[in-house]
Amino acid sequence: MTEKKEQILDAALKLFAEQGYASTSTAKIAKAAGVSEGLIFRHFENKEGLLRAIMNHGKAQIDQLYKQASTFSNPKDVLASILSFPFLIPKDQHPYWKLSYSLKWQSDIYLNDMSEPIRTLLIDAFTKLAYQNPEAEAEAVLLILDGIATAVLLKKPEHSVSILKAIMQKYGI
Amino acid sequence: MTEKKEQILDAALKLFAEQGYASTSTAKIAKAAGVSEGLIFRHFENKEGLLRAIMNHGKAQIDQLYKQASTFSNPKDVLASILSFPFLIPKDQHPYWKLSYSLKWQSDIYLNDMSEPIRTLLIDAFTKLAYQNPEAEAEAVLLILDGIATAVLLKKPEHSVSILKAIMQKYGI
Amino acid sequence: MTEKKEQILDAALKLFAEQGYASTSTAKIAKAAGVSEGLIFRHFENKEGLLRAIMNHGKAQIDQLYKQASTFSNPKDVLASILSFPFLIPKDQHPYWKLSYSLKWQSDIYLNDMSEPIRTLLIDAFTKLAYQNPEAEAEAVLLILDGIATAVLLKKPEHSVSILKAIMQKYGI
Amino acid sequence: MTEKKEQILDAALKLFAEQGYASTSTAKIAKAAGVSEGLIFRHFENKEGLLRAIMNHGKAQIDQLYKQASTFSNPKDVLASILSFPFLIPKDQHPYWKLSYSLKWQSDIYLNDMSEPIRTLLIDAFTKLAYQNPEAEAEAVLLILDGIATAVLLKKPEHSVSILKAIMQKYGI
DNA sequence: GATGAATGAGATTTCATTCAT
DNA sequence: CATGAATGAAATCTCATTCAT
Repeated sequence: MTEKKEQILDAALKLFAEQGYASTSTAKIAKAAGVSEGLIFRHFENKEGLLRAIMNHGKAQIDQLYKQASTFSNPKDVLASILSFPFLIPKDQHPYWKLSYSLKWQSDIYLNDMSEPIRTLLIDAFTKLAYQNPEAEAEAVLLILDGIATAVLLKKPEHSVSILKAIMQKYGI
Repeated sequence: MTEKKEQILDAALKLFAEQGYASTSTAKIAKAAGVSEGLIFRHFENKEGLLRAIMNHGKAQIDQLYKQASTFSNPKDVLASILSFPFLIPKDQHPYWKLSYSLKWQSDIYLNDMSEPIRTLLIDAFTKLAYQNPEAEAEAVLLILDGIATAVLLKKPEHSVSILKAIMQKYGI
Repeated sequence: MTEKKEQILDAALKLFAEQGYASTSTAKIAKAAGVSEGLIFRHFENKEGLLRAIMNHGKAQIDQLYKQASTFSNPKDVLASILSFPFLIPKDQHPYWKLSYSLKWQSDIYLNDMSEPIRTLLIDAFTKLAYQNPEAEAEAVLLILDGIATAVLLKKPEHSVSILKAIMQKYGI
Repeated sequence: MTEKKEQILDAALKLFAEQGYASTSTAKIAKAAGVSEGLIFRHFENKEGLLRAIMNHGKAQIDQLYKQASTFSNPKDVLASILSFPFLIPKDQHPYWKLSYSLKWQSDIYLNDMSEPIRTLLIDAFTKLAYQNPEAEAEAVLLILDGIATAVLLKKPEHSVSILKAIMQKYGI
C-alpha cells in the first residue's frame, strides 16, 4: 500500500465519519488527502469501493479488540469486559466506529454487523450464570452496548464511568 | 397548510428517513409527492429549510407522547413507562424518529435533543427510589433508551418484548 | 390607472434602474411594490411589457423637459440650456434616466433615442453661430451631453458646477 | 492557461459585452466556447468569478494602452493623445470596453475605474497650459472622454473624425 | 381587481468519473 | 504511480408565467 493510498483512506474515513458518506465529495477527500482527485479512482474504482475498502480495513482492526473479551473464562468477567468495550476503543478508531454506526441508518447499505460473535459469548455467559432467558438477556446487553457506544462516540462522556458502574451493578458486577 | 405542501412534507420525511437526507434529491421528493420540483422551494426556500420544517413538525407530535410518562406518580411506573416508550411510538411516527437518529451522526446538524425532559423525570424517580447516584442512573437509562429505540427502529423486533422484560427486571419492575 | 398598478411601475422602475432589468425578478418587484406576483401579469402581460410601459411613461415626462430648451431664440442661450440639461433633471426622474442609459448597452433593446430633437436644435444654433461644420459640432455636443448625463447619474457630482462652467467656456458662454 | 480556459474567457467576454452579464447563461457560454458547462466552474468557481477573471485580464491589456499617453511631454500632445484615445482602442478590445461601461450601470458591481491615472495626466497638462481651474478642466475632459468612448463603442461612428476635430479645436489643438 | 398556489423551463452549481500526459 | 484537465449527468435553485378562487 503506497503512502498516498493510505492518505486517501485516512482522509476519507475522517470525512465520512464527520460529515457522512453521501455529503462527502471525492473532491473534498482528494484535497484533505493532499492528492489529485483522479488518484482516488486509480486506487478504488468507485466512491463506493473506497467506502468498502475503509470498512474492510477497519473491520480487521476491530476483530482484534473482540478477541480480548473471549479470553476470560469467568462469565462475569466476560460480561464486564463486553460492557466496558466501547470505552476501550482507542481514539483513533473512533472515526471508523462513527462511520459504521451512521451507515446503519441508511437502508441501501452495506453494514458489517459485528454483533454475532458477541451474541454468542453473551448467551454462553448468561447460560452459565443461570439466567432464565439467556437469549433475551444477550439481546438486552447488545442493545445496551449500542447505547453505550453511541454515547461514547457522540457525546463528551462526562460521568461515563459512573454510568458504566450503574449498569454493571444490575448484573451484579 | 395546503394539501400539496403536506404531500411534500410527507414524501420528504419518508425518503429522508429511508435513504438519508443527503442522498435524497429534491427531484425524488417532488416525484414522490406528485408535485413540481419548484414548489418545494416556494414553500421551503431550501432543501435544508424543508428538513427544518419536517423536524419542527415532528417535534410537536413527539412532545405529546412525552407528556404521558409524566402523568404517573409512582416512580416505578414512571420508569416502566419510559423504558417501554420506544415500543409505544406509532408506526407512522417511525420515519420521523429514524430521521432524527440518523441526523445525530452528522456533525453539522441540527439535532433537537429531546432527552432533557426525560432526564428530569428519571432523576426524580431514582431519587424517590433511593438509588445512590440518581444522575448516573438517569444517564444509564437514557442510554439504554437509545439502544432500545435503535433496535425498534432498525431491526425487526422479534423477541423485543422479552428483551424489555429482561431490562425491566434489573430495575425490579 | 389603479393605485397598485402605479406601485408596480414605481417599484419596477426603481429596481430596474438600480440592479438592471435582467437581474430584477418579478418576485422582487412584487415584493417591493407590496403586491402579489400575479398582479404584475394581469396588468402588463409580460416582464418586457412592464419595461415598455415604464419607458413610455417616462418618455412622456421627458418630452416636457425638452421643450424648455426650444423656447430660447438666442443660439447661445439654446446651447447653454442644452448643456445644463442633465443638471435640471429632477431627482425623481433619475431612475428613468439611469434605466435608459443602462439599456443602451444591451443590443436586443428597445431604446428610445431622444437625441433627434436636440440634434436639430443644435445644428440650427451652430449654423446661426456660423460654425464651420455645424453637424459635427452638434454631434460633439450630444456626445458631451452623454458624458455629463453619465456623470450626473452615476457619480456624486462634487464640483460638477465648475465642470459645466469649464465646458461652457469652450463655447464662449 | 489551457486552450479551453481561454476559449471560455473569450466566449464569455463576447457574450457578456453583447447581451449583458445577467442575461448570458453559462450554458450559452459553454456552447459558444465549445466546452462542457462544468468546465466553466472548474476554472472559475463562479459565474461572477468568470466575470472577475475577464475584467482583470482586460485591465492588464488596457494599462498598456494608457502608458502611451504618458510618453508625451508637450501638454497639448498629451491632451490630443488622451482625447483620441477611444479611437485607438483596437477592435478586439471593444468587447472588454463595452462590458466595462455596461457594468457601470449596475450598482452592485465591481467597477475598475481606470480614470485615475488619466486624471493626473490631465491636471498636469492643464496646469502647464495655465488654465484657471485645472481640476475642473480635467474632470470635463474625463467626462467628454466617456462620451466619446460611448459613441465609439455603441454607434457606427460615421463622421467621428470631424467630431473629434471639433472637440480638439476647443482646446486649441 | 387581486391573491397566492402551482408549474415547467432553464440557470447555476456540484460531482463522480475518465483520460491524456 | 500520479496529475489535472475535461466531461456529462444530476442536484439545487430561480424565475416568468398561468390559473383557480
